[in-house]
Order: sequence, then structure tokens, then C-alpha cells
Amino acid sequence: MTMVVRLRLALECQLERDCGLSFTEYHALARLSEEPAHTLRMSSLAAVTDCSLSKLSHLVKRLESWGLVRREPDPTNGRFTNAILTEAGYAKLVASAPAHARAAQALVIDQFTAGELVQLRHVSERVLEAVKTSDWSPGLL
Amino acid sequence: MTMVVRLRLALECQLERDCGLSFTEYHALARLSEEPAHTLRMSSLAAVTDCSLSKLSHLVKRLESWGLVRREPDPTNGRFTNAILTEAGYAKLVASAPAHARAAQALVIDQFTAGELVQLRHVSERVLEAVKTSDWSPGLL
DNA sequence: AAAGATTGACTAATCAATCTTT
DNA sequence: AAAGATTGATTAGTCAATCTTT
Repeated sequence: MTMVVRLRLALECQLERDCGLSFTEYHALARLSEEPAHTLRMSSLAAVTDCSLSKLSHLVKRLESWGLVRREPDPTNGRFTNAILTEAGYAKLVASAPAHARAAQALVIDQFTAGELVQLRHVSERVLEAVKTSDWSPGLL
Repeated sequence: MTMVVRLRLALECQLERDCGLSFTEYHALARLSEEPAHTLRMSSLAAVTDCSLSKLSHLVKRLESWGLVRREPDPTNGRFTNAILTEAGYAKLVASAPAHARAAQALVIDQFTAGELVQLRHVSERVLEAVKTSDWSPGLL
């Protein structure tokens, strides 16, 4: 587990220093940017960022106060709230991504051959599957 | 990274439910129990639990308030503080370890053959080494 | 002065309670 | 009533400032 903890700490550290974003804040922006309309419902965003809805709500409030995201009710169904990446949010992400990608590259990708990386992907998939079917569903996922 | 995040969340969830301890609290107790005298300096314990000294100080205060650990100044050098596992703390750990070990076993170990586990260990070691020699030293390690 | 550790103020996360829309 | 989301109170973590011992 040490490796799991330290790898995450290193990546958190890089993001904090280079862009002033937490790991989860960064990934929320990244997930939104992958959507066609740079938009995702709060509940969907919570799922893909491994956040509880409550945590995400607080987090998006913060991102909104920084002008990186805005929220508006889904026009087609008022009980959904859409989180939308702003221009500034997208610019922030574009500015932040290269350094983060370099860090991940250096810490993980560069350590292995192409064949090992394939292996590693299998490993991850099996562990993820085991986690998903386990009793230990972390809060609201 | 998703796998790294979710695996940790699942293990945190198990510990919280089954023993009412956070991941770091559990590991602090576990590290102390591995020492001959169930004792470690605060600074050493911080290093092996991947905590800042400040975080560990708050955390140990909590463990102390629960009667699981006590602190006393090192008799040989007054600027060190020793964290010492109490009887109750050891009992708590003994009661908690099996379920936690089973969870880790189920989520990781059981997913692989013996050969793959050896591979996995190599993977971890290489990533750890890369993290250690990187610019992104997470706070005070 | 430097190392080890603690403290207090601030920021973030969690949990239960609440509010809104369907 | 149920789903989606937010809020507010408590608890944990971070950061800078402080205290103690060497």
C-alpha cells in the first residue's frame, strides 16, 4: 500500500505546486473537459471523480467561486444540476495538464516497458473489478 | 489512477466500518506494534506513515484520548517524543487486523497468481523509487 | 541556532438533516 | 414518496508560528 499512498501524494504535490489545484479539483475539471458540451450532471460528476455528492457540491462551489465552473439546473428536468466548465476553467485545465501528464509519465509510464504497461492495465482492471463487487463500497459511489 | 483511488477508498471503508479507525490511524498502530518495545519517535512514526509531523501530532493526540497510545519524552534525549502503544491499543490492533488483512487479500492478493504478485512487487518498487527521486516530495517525508 | 514537536487558525471532508423537483 | 442536490455542524488536515531541548 505504501506505493499507492506515495504515488498519490506525489501527484497531489505536483498539482498543488504547479496549478494550485487539489487532485480532485483537477480531475473534476478534466472530466468536464472530456464531455462534448463540457457539461455533466452533479451526480454523474460525483461518480466519475469518486466523490460523495456532498463533497462534490462543496468542491464545485469552490470551483465556481474561482470562476472555473458554473452550475445551472437542467432545462429538461429541474431536479438535475449541470456543472459546466467555463472558458476560464478550460483555459486553466489546458495550462495545467502538460505538467501533470509529465509527472504521471515520469513516475509510472517511464518505469516500464510497453509489455509491462499492458500487464499493469490488466492488474488495475482486476483490482477495480474486485473493489466493485466487494462489500466495501466507499460511501456513495 | 482510478484504481489507486478506489482501492484506497475500499480499504478505508472497511477499516471505518469494522473498527472505527481511519486508514492512517490503523497504520500508525500497526507500525508501533512492529517495534520491539511498541515504541517509535514521533518523527520516525511520521515517516513510516507518510504523515507530516503536524498531522501525526493531531492524530496521536486523538489516539491518546482513546487510550490506544501514550506519549512520553525520550529519557535519553528530551527533544524526542516517544509514541508508545498501550495494552488497549495492542488489543485493538489484534482485534482489527484479521478483517483488514482479509479485505486486502480479497481485493489484491486473490486477483493474481504467485508469479504476478512478484511482478507487482517489482512494479511497486520501481514506482516508489521514481517517486522518491522526483521533484514532488509530498510535504515532509 | 537547529531539530523535534506541538499549537491554533484556516481550509477541506464527512455526516445527517433539509430542500426542491418529479 | 423518491431522486438529486445543497446546507450546516462536526471532525480531520494543512500551514505557519511557537515552544523546548540540545
